[in-house]
Amino acid sequence: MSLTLEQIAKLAGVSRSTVSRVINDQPNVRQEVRERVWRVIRETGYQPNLAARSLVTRRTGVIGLVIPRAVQSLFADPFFPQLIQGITQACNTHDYMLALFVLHTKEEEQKLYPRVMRARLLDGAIVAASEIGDPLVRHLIENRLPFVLVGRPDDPTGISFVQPDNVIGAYTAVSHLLRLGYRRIGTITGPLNTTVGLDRRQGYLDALRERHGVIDENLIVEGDFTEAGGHAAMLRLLPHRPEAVFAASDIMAFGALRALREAGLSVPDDVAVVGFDDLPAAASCDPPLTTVRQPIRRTGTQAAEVLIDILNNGPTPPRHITLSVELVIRSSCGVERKR
Amino acid sequence: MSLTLEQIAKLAGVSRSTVSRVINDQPNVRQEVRERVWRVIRETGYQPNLAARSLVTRRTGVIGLVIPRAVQSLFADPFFPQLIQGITQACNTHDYMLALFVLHTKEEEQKLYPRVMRARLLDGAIVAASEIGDPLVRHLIENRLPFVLVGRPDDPTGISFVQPDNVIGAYTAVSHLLRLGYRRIGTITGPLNTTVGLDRRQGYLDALRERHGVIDENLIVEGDFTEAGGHAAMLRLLPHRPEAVFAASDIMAFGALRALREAGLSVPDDVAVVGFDDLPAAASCDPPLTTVRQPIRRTGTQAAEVLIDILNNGPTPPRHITLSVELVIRSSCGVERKR
DNA sequence: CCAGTTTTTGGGAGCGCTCTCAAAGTCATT
DNA sequence: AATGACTTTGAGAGCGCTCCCAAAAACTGG
Repeated sequence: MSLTLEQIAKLAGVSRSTVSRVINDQPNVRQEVRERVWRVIRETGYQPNLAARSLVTRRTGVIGLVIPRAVQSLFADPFFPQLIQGITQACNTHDYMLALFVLHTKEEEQKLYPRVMRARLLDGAIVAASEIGDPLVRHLIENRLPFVLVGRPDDPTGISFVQPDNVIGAYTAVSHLLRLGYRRIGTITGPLNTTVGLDRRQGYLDALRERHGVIDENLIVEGDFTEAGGHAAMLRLLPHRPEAVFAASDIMAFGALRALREAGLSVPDDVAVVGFDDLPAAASCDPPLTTVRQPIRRTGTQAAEVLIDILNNGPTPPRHITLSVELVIRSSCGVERKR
Repeated sequence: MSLTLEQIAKLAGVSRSTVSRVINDQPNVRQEVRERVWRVIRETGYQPNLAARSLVTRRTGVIGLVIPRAVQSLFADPFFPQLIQGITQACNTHDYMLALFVLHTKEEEQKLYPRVMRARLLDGAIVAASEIGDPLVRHLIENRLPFVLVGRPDDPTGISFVQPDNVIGAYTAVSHLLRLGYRRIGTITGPLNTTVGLDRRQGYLDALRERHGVIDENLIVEGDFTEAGGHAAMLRLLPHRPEAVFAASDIMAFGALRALREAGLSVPDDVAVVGFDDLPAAASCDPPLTTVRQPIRRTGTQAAEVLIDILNNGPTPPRHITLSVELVIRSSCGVERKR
């Protein structure tokens, strides 16, 4: 059915070994022979059998993207698609395949971990959105599977990761609000069992401490990175009369906008809103959302490239990459009015 | 480093063959032996090497999800995440792995096709959102790779696919508008080089012909399933004074809503809007969008299950599955006002 | 033109598994 | 106790590739 090395060898009038050398671009093959072999390969459409190859090389050319269960909701916003785009881009460039593991339940998690890690069919993994204390990272280390995290882990010792600059991003957003004259600034945080949630809250606190000095605990409400969560959080914030709100994600900002609209309040006249992510929808919502742009696709590409580099060139000192972010000023922060 | 069958055999005091039989749940092993072997496997955490296995079985346990390049934009809306969720769910249940192929450029397409199909590392494929005349389907057939399409192909002969009922969905949406008394009903279609785009337009035409009889070509504008495309299409529609608009996707409906808002028109008072998909955001936009709900996750699950069934039980007559859709009435169609 | 050196080539082993087939073991029946 | 039928077990081959090593071929310089 499918061609083998041996058959190509026969067709080209050389040995199996020579064909193998040609395919793997190894030296010590006469130019003329090399060309002849390539011609046969091209004409027959031969592709080496990857199972056979990886049986001997102990490498599969497959990397996994693992998305633990807790983030079902996250998966409903365009963050993951963009991340995946970035990752697949890098995979395509470097001839790796991407396997996707979306874990819906705890049982699946239990079942998948051993299978994936010990069956040796992944060369490495990218882990997105794990929570603090997630045992996944420990398992990966125990099984010696190279991996890169998207998002800072709780304890980064010996671990490579790629993340946006969450602290600075939040700091910039809140500083902007302070500069516009708002004082009672609330925040809808991300889940505080994630480092993203923690870091963006930290940026909020930093800005407030530095430029204003007063923290009102009533103005800090925990959200969950969903639209409904943002909506609920805004409702809890409203009684405390915030002049402005920093939402730790655009999706939550959309929920907040809806809550404000339903309460008959105008944005930014009654309450200013700033988000984080700069999703495509941020530009087209009403009013257009001022937000912190993070390079999601590039995060994915970088994570994949760090991993692939480790796979191709052996272990390196762990790399901690923080990508810079940028405040995109639209109208939801009330920039026109206040200036 | 990693354990092999032979080592497990030695530990359990049996032969390689017996361990293999136990692992693959084959008959003709004494109960007592079977248990002893399982205990050793559990204690050692042994997992069979998949490369070695698939070298002899000619199966990898991997299915691919292929997303051709044209749909970059689509990937920015939650359709694909939901589809992927459905697919991974089925994969997890049936012990298959999912490999993701997102093709960004034509070159990647050229490069990937042979590699993926001939290297035999996919048992089968799910193809999403291919255009009419896409050579991918032809390649799949030529390479005898079992596959299932998400969305009806142009010529369904011999091809299995899963799709929502696009024609009926559009028909229902437009009939609803007609029943509410609107007469000048426009539509923003999907790309007309896709069957989805064609079918939803067909439903629009069917409803109009049946209940109204008059088709105004000026009220039919082609969109591209993006927010910006919906916005642009609405701008082209406005001069022809539609009373209502059926957008072939929610994302385009959002663009249309924005165009109307910017034009100072009220929805639904000046123009009613109906979408298609029922994305999460449809419930929370302003005004909440009346739309056709399609079971995206279930589409993914079904597609994966049809494929896996073919892989596990051999070829079957091609299956054509059309999932029913449901009109979700919110306020953007002006239901309260007209009743 | 030959010994010595370097480049090119081919054959064999083996990666870890499944599968076939024959040998060994078990059981019932005469 | 011996025969036949069936169940259980193990040894061997082979899947298609890479890698090692030895053989062959092609170059050197004297």
